[in-house]
Amino acid sequence: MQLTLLTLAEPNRFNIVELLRNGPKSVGEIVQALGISQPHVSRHLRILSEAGMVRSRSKAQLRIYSLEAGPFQELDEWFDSFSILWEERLDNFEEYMQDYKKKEDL
Amino acid sequence: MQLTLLTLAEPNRFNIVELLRNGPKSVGEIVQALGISQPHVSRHLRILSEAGMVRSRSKAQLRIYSLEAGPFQELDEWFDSFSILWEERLDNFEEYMQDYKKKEDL
DNA sequence: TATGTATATACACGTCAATGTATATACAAA
DNA sequence: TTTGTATATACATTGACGTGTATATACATA
Repeated sequence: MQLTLLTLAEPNRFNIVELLRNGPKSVGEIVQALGISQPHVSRHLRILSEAGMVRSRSKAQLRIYSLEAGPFQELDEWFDSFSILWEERLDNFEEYMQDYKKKEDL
Repeated sequence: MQLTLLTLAEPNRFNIVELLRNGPKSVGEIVQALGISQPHVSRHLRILSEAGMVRSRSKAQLRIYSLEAGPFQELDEWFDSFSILWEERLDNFEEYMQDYKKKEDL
């Protein structure tokens, strides 16, 4: 989870992920879409791959990259666990203050 | 979104966020829970605050920090948009290859 | 086999951000 | 008003990471 966040925090990798959400792409297509150098795209793809977020398949000289579900699903569930924040507009501040006063009374 | 990811990618801040999910905490309580120095906790809290992920309220010398929903909701929705990956176990590789062949035929 | 195309790796460099440490501020209580 | 407690800020240092660039590898085709 930590690794997924770290990997996504880099803007170019974030853009690659958003691009691949629309379907698989070859390295060359990604280079064109992002406008950064091919070696950098390959390097970012390697990092994404090591984080388990993409996989690649070979077709002749082409490498077709696509997203892997696991890390995305994991983070989706993690963020779901915060949904109480907006569903109940709750931060428990009042509750905290009451606990605090109780401790003071002891 | 970019900023939220960058902010969460730092392990100590990630831990602070997980801690605050259980409810508001004072700086001192966070220091105790994480076992890192107080200046560092304050600095990480400042970064979280500038990212709009936490707010603080004063009670005497205490600063009580709690989570803010916005950034979490935003990222939750972003990750939801990838749910097609695991709900359909789909990466569209076959589709890509067929498109590729069509282009070759031209 | 020679040439072109697609992709990956290696390496040196610069930058930014986390850390350690000292100190400042704010408030309370004696 | 002095002392203690809680928190914030300042600053120097170090290490990790993204970048630029050169080069290697893999494959196809002529």
